[in-house]
Amino acid sequence: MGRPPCYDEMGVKKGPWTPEEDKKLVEYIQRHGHGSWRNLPKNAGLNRCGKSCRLRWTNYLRPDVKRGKFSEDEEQIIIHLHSILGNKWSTISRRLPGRTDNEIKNYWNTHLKKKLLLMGVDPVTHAPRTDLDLLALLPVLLAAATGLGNLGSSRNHVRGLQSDPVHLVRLGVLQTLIQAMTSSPSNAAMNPLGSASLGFAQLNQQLVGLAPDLSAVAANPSGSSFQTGTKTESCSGIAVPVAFSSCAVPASPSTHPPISIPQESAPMDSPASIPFEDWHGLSLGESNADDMICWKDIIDQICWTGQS
DNA sequence: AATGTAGTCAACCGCTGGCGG
DNA sequence: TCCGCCAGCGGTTGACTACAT
Repeated sequence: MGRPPCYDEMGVKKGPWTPEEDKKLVEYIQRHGHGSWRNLPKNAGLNRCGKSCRLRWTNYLRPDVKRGKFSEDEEQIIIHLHSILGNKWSTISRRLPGRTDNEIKNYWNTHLKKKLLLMGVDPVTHAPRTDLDLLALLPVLLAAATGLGNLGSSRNHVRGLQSDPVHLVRLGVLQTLIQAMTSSPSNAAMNPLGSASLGFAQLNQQLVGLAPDLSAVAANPSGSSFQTGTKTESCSGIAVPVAFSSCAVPASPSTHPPISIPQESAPMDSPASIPFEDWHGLSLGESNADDMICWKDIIDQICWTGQS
């Protein structure tokens, strides 16, 4: 079964663990504790290096390791903590009992990263994406919206969206994107839409009309009313996910705010924490029909009013 | 049914920082 | 202060699996 065991130059076994090896390791640790990992393999009769034993125990054999799918709550905690801590997987894992740093790291790389990308959030900076990847996402969004056919948009419906924080945030993202496309010379140069950016400038104007609160932010990205570093933003009294409210100036990967790590002891509902219920509604990838209708309505509305 | 491709995740590798001599 | 040892951490790899063609 499976691949054959491989050995390093010292004759120490590498690769997947067998049930026999697992049994030896578990029995030894239950009886003696792990003590020095370096000496453990010899004492336990394992032909492995101590590092490998430690990894196997902490990531797989430890009795308190919780296995199986991550819950919504866990996802939200991971996203939130990652927005504060960056790739400090072990620190994040301490806030999630039963989850290992390795498991969280894998889950982030395989699931959550993509999820955030689809939400228009840079998974590194947790800021709205204004790069070309996001530009590539726009046609997907538009296509998804148009794919639903004519659903009879109404101005009232669109106006109603203005009172919905989730949609306001979405408008903000779209607006930020469009501003990036129309205002930045470098982006304009790279803009695959070419002269269409003129039309996007108009689109932006329409968005300003649809989401006046956000337009104020967009006009002042460095944001006196939006404290970009402190994550205590609100949008007309509405709690806004920090990634969006920090508007338009994504930090570089190395610019995660320096964390004084007693953050660990910071309560989850501290000012830095985000009401993550709001995030669910932001996912473009999992949008339900209603979401699509709203977006189509918005886009229809923009197109119609833009033409008139 | 066979093959190709993408996704998942256990395990490894190399680096870093803490600690003791 | 320097040096070596060690545990822990984060990035990466690659075997395995599921799904698509």
